[in-house]
Amino acid sequence: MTKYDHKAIEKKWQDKWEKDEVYKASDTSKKDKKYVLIEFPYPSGEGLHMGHLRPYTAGDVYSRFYRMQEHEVLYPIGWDAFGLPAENFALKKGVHPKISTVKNIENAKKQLQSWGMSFDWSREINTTDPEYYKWTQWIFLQFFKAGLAYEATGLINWCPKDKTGLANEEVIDGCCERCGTKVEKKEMRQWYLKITAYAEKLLAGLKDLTEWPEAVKLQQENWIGRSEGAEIEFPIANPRVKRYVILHGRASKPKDNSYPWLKKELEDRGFEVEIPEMPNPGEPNDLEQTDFVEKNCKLDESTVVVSHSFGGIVALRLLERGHKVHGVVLVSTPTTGKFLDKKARPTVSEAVRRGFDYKKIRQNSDYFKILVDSSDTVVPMEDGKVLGKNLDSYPQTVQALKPHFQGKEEPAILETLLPYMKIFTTRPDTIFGATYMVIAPEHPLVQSRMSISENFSDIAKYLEEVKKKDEITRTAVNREKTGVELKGVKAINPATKEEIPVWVADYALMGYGTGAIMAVPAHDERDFEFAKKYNLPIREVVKGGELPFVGNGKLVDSGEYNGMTSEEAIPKMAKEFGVPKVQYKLRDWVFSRQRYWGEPIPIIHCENCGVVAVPEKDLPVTLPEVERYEPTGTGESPLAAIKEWVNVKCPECEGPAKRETNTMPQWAGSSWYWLRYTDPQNGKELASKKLLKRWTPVDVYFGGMEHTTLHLLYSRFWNLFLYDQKVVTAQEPYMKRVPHGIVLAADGEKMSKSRGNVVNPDEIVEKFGADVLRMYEMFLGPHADTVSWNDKGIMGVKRFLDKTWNLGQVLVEHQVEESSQEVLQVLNKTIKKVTSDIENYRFNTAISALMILLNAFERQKTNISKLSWEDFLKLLAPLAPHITEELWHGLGHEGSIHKEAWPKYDEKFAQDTKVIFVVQISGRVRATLEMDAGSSQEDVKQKALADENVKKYLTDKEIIKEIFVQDKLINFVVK
RNA sequence: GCCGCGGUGGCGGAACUGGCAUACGCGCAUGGCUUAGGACCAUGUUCCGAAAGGAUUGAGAGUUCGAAUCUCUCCCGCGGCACCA
Repeated sequence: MTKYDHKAIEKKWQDKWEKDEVYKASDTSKKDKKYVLIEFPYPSGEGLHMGHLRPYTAGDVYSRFYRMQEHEVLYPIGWDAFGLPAENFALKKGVHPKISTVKNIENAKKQLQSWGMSFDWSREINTTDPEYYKWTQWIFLQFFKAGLAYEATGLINWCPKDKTGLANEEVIDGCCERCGTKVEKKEMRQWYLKITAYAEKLLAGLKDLTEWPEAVKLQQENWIGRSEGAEIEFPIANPRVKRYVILHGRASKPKDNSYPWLKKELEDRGFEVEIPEMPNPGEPNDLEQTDFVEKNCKLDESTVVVSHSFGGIVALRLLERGHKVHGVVLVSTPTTGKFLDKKARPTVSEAVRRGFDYKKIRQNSDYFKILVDSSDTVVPMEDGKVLGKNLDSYPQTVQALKPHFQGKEEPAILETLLPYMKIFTTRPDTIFGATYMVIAPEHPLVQSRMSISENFSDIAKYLEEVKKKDEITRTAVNREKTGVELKGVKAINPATKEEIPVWVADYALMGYGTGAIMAVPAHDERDFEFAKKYNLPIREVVKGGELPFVGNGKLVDSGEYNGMTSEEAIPKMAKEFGVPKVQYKLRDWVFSRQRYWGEPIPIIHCENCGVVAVPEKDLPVTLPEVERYEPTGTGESPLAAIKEWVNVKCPECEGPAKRETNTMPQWAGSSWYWLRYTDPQNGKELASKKLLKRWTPVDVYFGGMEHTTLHLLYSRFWNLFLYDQKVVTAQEPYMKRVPHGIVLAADGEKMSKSRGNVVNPDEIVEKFGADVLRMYEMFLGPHADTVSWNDKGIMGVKRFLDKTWNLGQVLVEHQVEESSQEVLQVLNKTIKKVTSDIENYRFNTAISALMILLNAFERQKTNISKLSWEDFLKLLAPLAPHITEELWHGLGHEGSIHKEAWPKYDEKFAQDTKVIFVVQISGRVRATLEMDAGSSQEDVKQKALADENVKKYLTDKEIIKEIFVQDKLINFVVK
């Protein structure tokens, strides 16, 4: 008997399969399609490991099974090859990432083939191929055009080791997801993808994904973090202000623009309002108008002067002349005499030319507020900056409803005049219990209110302290809360009309909601803790339990709402005091990286035109060759150093411009790759509609839990967007998600080089062969469970395949025409079980069923027909493709076993003819009976009562009840 | 703290909608074959007990003729989120 030579046989068939293109997916066949996907690997220098093998084998078994079930199966593979390791390797060894990537891919491909994976290699893709990332960039441009890719400066997560910014999703426990380094906060200009615009769709889509595991859906749901509540404005009181004087601009009158609206809003709140009608508005003279205001208006320390455009010059002149006021609000004030519309306004320019005595002006008002419109068409933003510098104030940039603040209503102005804190709460029913306010240290209001608070230095000190803390210590749960009161600043509770104190405390987070909260210490644990520490009033407004009671109950001390339940009151009070609002925890996706080895972001910055998209015809923007890959660490990508690449002509005005030098994150290429597999060579579109329709959505996606709120969320986002853009045909990308457990080392620890417990799959293949490795990997435990590798355990599978081989040698020669009844019965049951097990990803039990079948075969060696043996080989083929192919050919077949039809079972044999009956007496097993299947209750009862042991237990007892389960059991309940 | 998943022999794990708990495999034991073997074959292997018999699915209660499976309370382990208002 020949021994099974796994090395020679496995190699032989791998070569043959490749040559014959056995696993190529046809775009045109009439069979039902099945798109099976695995997460394509990153080709690292270390090669592929056990973590890859598990899902890939599962996908492979599943694919092979469906090919035999008459499906056209697409099981593709590619390389997610951008990313830091290749770049870090380049840094260390000086090898260009392109070169090391090619080498690593070659090696990984060899590994995959040695594992007998049935991928369709003709569709192999590589995210670093310009023909591929051309489309990654193209998709980015679609986001940009839709306003969903934007640039902003903000505090982002920064990994000091990888020297790059990170997305929220890439920060695990305050550490970098890649390297584990503590993440810092850094203020940077970054590209963002507006994933928050899709929060609702991402959430709603989950409901349709009925074949996704609940755990995966829940995790995404929690990550998106939807909560319903209300946004409520708390006015900030300033008792020193009694009156407003509004100075209109050039070519304007008190009834123009938003003045009437403003006047009414202010008067409604009990303020005195004056809007003098200025002389000669068409050709305004600042000195003449200043004289006019001096004569006609009352200006004192309870007055706030509000000015629009030219009126600002008049306002400044008034202070220059020594008028003391409480505050000055300057809206779109011209200070340079230059205008965006290039029109000449000689009287304005002349007024500006006279200059201002800013020192004097500064002394005559407690504060200056400078409002700048980002969409202004007249006064350049530059003018606001000049003003800010001279008045020691930060210009506040907002977008006016109509350019140059010319709308009939301009809420931004009102907001400046009547500062208020906007808060978000899920419990508007507790508003009567809001006894103080908390704002985050980064809140803009802190900056603007600090100057008028009485304890400026305390606050400044606190802000310094907060700045020093890193994110982890700041958000640690059990940390004692700290804060400082903004003394002299009071908010007004819109429900009770009481003035309540305002605190700056870092338990309010700028990143969520509005960065400010109403604190209800009686009904919020955090507020309770804070109130206790700082002796703030605690007022119970919902009855229900011990304070802080946070649940639902009956309202008390809440005016007309007394007696209502929280549930009833929440929607009503949300509407009365604010507006209902939905909040998400999801943040926009920080999409730029300050590294070399990634897709260049296809954007050009022009001095005149601003941010301009690279025209689609110029794609791809290829990565240039560089000498040095070092990240600069300053927040600039290494690309910035390549002048010839960076400096370009603006595609719009042809003026001098610069390329965006940040690259895309690792997740970009994988956010759409499954689409490309359907049409990998297409040069005109990312994939044709026809082929997308043929193959997508993916039917089954095998992958890890660790990608749930990363790749899986990102790629759903991209797909939903591309669906809205009518680029793809399926709304959701993956119909079914099958997660797998981690493979731990024998010691129950994670496999790692430093622990020295790594099991290298290639060594196992060398020693036992791919079939043994694949089967053992599947046999370790349920596919979704974490399992531990066991060196000894693998021998069980090896013995099974050895026995299969040996029996195969015997069965080539002596066979019977018809298998015995026992063989047929076990075989048919096994077909049934293996079929449903593979359909349901229960590979471990499928294997044990095959073991049982083989054991039966060994007992019945001489009673096995050729057909029965062939059925066994077919059942085993998806799991052990090589040995079964060899045995199949040994039986004289020409074609591949993997193209054979899956065995069908005969229900007649799959069912037992004899069944074992359990005889219970009051629920305890007292005997077992062998009966014909389908025996009647009466027959079973007769036989049971005849049993000696049963008789023994029935003596002196009365049967009061009889329970009969067909083919299973009979139970006598006795007294 | 919140959310989710799980706890079955010495070990990995079976048990479909409540119906013989411990399939299959590892390990172990005994015997055989063998110069030898992480080889092969046979038998046994949840625990207590010589046996009859009894106990047993993290602990405790409940529903039921009958519970690993359903309900409640608690304990332990794993994963996710984490001052999210």
